[in-house]
Amino acid sequence: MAKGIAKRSEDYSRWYTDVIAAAKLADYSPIKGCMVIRPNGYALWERMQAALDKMFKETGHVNAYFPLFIPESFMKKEAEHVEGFAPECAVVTHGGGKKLEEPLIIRPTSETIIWSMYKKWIQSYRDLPILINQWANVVRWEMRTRLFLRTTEFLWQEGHTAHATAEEAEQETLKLLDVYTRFAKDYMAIPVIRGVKTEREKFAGALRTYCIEAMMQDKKALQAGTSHNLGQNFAKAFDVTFQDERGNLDFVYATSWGVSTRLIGAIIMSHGDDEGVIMPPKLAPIQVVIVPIWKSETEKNLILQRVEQLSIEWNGRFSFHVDEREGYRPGWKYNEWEQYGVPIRIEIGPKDLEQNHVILVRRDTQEKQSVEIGILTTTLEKTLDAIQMNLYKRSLKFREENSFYVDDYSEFKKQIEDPSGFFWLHWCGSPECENRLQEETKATIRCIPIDDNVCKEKGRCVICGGESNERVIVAKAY
RNA sequence: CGGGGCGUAGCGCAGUCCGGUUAGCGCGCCUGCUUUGGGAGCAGGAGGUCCCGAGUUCAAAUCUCGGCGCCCCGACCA
Repeated sequence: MAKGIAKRSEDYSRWYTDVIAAAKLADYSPIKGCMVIRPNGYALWERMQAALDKMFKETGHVNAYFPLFIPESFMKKEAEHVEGFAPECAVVTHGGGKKLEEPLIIRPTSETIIWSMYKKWIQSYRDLPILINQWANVVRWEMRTRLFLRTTEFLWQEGHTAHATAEEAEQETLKLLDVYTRFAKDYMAIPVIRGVKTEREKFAGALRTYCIEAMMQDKKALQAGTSHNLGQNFAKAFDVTFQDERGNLDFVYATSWGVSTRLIGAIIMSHGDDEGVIMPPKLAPIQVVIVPIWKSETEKNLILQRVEQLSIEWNGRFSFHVDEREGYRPGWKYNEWEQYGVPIRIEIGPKDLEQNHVILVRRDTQEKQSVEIGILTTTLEKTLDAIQMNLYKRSLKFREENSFYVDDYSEFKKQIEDPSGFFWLHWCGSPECENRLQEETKATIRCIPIDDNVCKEKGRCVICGGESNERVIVAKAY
């Protein structure tokens, strides 16, 4: 049925790129490693931005914009930070036809330029907290790229906050992790596991990195968002101090947090099927598409008129599109909208008008049902909710079916290859064991789960047999 | 950066080994007619620096040399 889309079971990565092409979400650009986000993809991103932006504002944040260019010397001020990012930085050496005195780095992230400004803005505890977010593009020179998941340039939001106390910074870090968790669940319909990154996997320059991890349909893990407690690292690097109520001078505490267009990849790989992408209703640019069916001009007018009447009460309740195009047959349209992932399709033709009903087709289950026109609007609303819920439940079930507790290393080595999935393992906490794990299995410790996901219990490190107090999640990752 | 594959119409490809008509096919596109409830049919038509450069030759998409680009798989990463 789906022309030009590889089957997930046969070639998952091919399926992924096929689906993006079929849905017209993105295209390869003439620049290596960079993609063009096409209108269908950008419309989705705009919906995501709108929802996230609202959540940021509700938690007290404001938007601002900082420059694309960062003086090279700024990047070098925080030791771990520069080490982490240097290999993937793009550097501008010339401008205005002349060699620059100091090379400019195209931001891979904005901590340094922002903290250079915070230094100017912060003197007293009265200036704190600063809760700024920015929507921007960043560049990280990647060796291997994949549409949405890893491209040289990508779009994201990065929050950068400044606080008077360590506790407040930690609270902020967790608060945003919570925002991301809710966004993943309520909007993207993706269940995530919340956790802390290991020393090795944390953000370069952070004290501690929290993350949300999601399982894709190929059972690999995708980091879907990160929130960093930066402690006083950047304040020290940029000498940002403030006076507290008692006149004592201290360095400012910082956080940063971000999600990117990578989340579009997460949506594709969490919900898509062999026919194409499936947009979660809460984020779908078009939630309902109407395909009118006619044979004659008279019929066409009649049907479109009826659709017009029906849709009056839809305005403001959900987004819809009437596909009136001539020259395409209904079947062709069905397929196109399926590939675009529109959650609900309504078919309405002469037979339906006679019987005063329409055909409603769910994208997630492919289920067809006949709906009386009198209850159509409420049915549509209910069905959109049901699809949103079903996508989430389906993903959660999939993750649970592919998560395993394993206590034997050789058993793990076997199972990570087949069936693969998320493995809850005991780990002693040593970097040596962590490195060995990756070298020998290509899998990594995705996170040490926290709160509702936590699994505190005594055990023995699967690698060295050392003591362990909790299980960590190990998986192959994107 | 290592391994593999590829570059010919908008897309996907054949032709290249073994040089030789006007470079072809499928999809898409344009026009017209018939169609329209799961990717329509017929007829006509438009569209090419055969990745670039140099060389060999009477003659190069095809052979030789050099370059460039892209995709896939690994090491690094949101």
